[in-house]
Amino acid sequence: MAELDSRDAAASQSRRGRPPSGAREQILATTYELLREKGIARLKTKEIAARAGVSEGSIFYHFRNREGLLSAAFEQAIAPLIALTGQGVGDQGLRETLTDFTAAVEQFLERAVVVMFAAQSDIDLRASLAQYLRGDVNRRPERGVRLVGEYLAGLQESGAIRTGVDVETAAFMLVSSCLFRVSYPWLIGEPAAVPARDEVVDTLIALLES
Amino acid sequence: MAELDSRDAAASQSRRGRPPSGAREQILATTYELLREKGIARLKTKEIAARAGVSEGSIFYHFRNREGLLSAAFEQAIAPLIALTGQGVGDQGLRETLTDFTAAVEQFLERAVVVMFAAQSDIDLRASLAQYLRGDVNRRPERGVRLVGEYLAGLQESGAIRTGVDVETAAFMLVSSCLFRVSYPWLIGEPAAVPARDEVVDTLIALLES
DNA sequence: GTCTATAGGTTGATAGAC
DNA sequence: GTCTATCAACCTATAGAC
Repeated sequence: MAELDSRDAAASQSRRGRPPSGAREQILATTYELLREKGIARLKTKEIAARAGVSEGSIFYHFRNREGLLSAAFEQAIAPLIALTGQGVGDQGLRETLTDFTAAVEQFLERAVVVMFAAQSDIDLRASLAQYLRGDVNRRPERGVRLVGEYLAGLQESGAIRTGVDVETAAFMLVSSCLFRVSYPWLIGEPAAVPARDEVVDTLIALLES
Repeated sequence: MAELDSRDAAASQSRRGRPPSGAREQILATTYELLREKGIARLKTKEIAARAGVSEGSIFYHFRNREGLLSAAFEQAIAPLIALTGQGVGDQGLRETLTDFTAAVEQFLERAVVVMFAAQSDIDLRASLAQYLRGDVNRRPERGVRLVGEYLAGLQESGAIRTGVDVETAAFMLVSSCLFRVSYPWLIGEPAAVPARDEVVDTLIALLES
């Protein structure tokens, strides 16, 4: 499980305010970890506290209640999305650009689907996550699609991609394939038996060029 | 909400065995309904009983426990998948065939994502659903992909589709787009702001023919 | 901020009559 | 098969000391 800790950085950055003891971060990291392992229905504050090495009361001190804890954990897992969509896609040639982008999308989804799925278990969490995602353009799912679509549109203008192809739709299929591939193991409990990233990129390039 | 009831049919088909009173079916239908509305975390046997118009004890008589009830409800929502994959895809011309197929996939997913998501809330339910899906080839997600892939491969052999295109991957992108489109409203709480089915089909055809 | 101890409120599940 | 009544377990959340 990747480390979420920004403790060290935060501690050296600012000397004002309470020095973080790390309990809050530890609780969040453990929450995500257990969420992934057992699912939200088995996520008990008691166990979070035990594994995080804090008291149960500490959880409620930091997050008020269970829902507050979950929302915080959700946000922390979704936040990296901004880094992906905030800046446009680079350009290192069509194939490498698409490959890198899809890899980044999948890396994000690898963490995100855990909370996306978990949020569906409760109408309030569902609404809460939905509102959070709607709140920033860079958090909307279509954002990534548009980014790639615009990149492709640029190539289309410059003649590198043939005209007449709906580049936005092509981008949509690309991102869609990432979601399918990442979701697959959660549903089936086995590695995804679907075409790899490269195959999708290659096939899409065959569509765009040719 | 679509009716799941097969009461009448079952009653007239067989005169042997206990005549179904409909309680079991009613409980299942209500379970799915509440699952969709409020999420699995808010799904209480008490409320199911109330809305289904039966006693709480009746639920445990029919399904042993909560998990049994959920598994049964899951299966009922996933079962229609067989109808989709059991028979191959027809052939009414490329465009119409793909359009019809994607429509059918989405119609299925419209119901299925509810239980697919819900199952992720608990490691046992997750494993249980995964096992169920793995149990029959026609329930595996790659099955639909293969079906379309084979259909396209046939057209490729007959020359209707240009060679050199990875038809399996094309099929994968098609199905992927359905998952994305259907999942979108659950995540964002708004209608999907992504390319429509027809646009995907058209774009894909541009790839395959040309 | 963090801990311990505890209470309050739910909820799944059972027993037994009909 | 269905109901009513009841329970035992569990889990979130709070109070108060340190």
